[in-house]
Amino acid sequence: MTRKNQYHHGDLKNALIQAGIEILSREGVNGLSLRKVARRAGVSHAAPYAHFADKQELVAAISTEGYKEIYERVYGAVQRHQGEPLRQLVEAAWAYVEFALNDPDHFKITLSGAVEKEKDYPALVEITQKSFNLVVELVAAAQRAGILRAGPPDLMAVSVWGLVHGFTLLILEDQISHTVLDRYKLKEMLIFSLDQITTVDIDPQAFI
Amino acid sequence: MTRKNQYHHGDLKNALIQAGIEILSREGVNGLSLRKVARRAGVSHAAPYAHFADKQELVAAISTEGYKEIYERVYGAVQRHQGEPLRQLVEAAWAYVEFALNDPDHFKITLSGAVEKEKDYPALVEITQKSFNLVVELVAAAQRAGILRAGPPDLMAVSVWGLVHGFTLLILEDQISHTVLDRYKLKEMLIFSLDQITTVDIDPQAFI
DNA sequence: CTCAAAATTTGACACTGTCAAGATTGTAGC
DNA sequence: GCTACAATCTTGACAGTGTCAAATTTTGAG
Repeated sequence: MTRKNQYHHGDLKNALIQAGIEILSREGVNGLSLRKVARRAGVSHAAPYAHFADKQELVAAISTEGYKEIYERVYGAVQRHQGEPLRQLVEAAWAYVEFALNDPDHFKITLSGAVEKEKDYPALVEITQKSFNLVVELVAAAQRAGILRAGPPDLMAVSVWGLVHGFTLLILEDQISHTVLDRYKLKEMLIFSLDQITTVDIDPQAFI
Repeated sequence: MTRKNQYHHGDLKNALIQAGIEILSREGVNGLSLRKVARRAGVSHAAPYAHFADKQELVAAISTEGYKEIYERVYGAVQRHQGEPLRQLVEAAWAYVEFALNDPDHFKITLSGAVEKEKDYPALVEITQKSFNLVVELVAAAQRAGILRAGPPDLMAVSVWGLVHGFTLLILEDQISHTVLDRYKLKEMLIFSLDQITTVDIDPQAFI
């Protein structure tokens, strides 16, 4: 049986990642410590060092997991609305925002580059590029449909992703004046933002 | 003489904030510790507690300082191009990006909501709102000039700020594929993004 | 000059990331 | 089966951290 490593714990590496994600959503970024992760996984405080060189590497793994979930959510939205480029754009963006709202600290640690640039974590780099390519495809389809203006799709992808990412962060970090927030629903606001960048007028009612 | 507090150190509170900002740009977010800040200011490890209730409060003060500098840079750009709404928009956005590039970790700690939402820090809240209002004015002026579409200026401000903020973070966090980065200058890319949201076509050459 | 308040130091505590040394376990080769 | 070896995990230690209580020093008001 070529099962996964079944030494003492079974599959400690993933258990640690999972424990980290749980602590993250329960206690926030400041509550995340290697020792607490180990405790929650039921191993001694130095056990993680058999699987991660240091804390950064655990964080990188947690980030990778976060990226994967974002990718799946966004990809799901794209698949669900095949042939409707506008709807694809709106729902993909909304999926992104929804993940951030569901698990703010996991989202933050994933996208806020807590990972040092010096070392590179191959799995993280891979899913990062895969995600960017997804956006590029999404954007290219929208361009073909005349919903976004012409231009280099990768540059356009930066614009669209930037818009959505910035919107998400401003909401998450409570940077938006509450007099604004009280008057609009989040998805309405997101659509309003997307509306600025598209060539067609979006009817918010069609998406809420 | 109603000079500032001239007890032992003189003006320790600001010295600590300054020391924190320096450590931040030298050693990054992970290198920032209360004790190191105290050491750099030449006081004992618990001295900061006379001026800050806890580390969060120091971070909040550093964030406030960061926000002030961003405000001044952006406000300066707005003043420098009075009567040229498009130029105002572009240069204000570029000022934002430039601060982030100059002092990435100060920018991150300022905008990445390291501050807990529970407690509120009045000075931070004030400069946050002041900054948002500046964007609203900037956007309203652009709308009057027909450069941005009509619509609630505060909503439009969220869109514009979101676009610029997202762009900045994606650059900062190295989230943009390098094959894209190599082909374009940053200001070019920023203008391309802004171009998507404006009603008029922007000539990048006019700004570089 | 006195004295209380403000500012700072000293010492302690629990917690953290990390490493070295040892103990335990599974696996491969015989 | 046995033996070696590598992977996995524990134990113990170290310096550094945030925070607090107590003692100390300094300041300015009366």
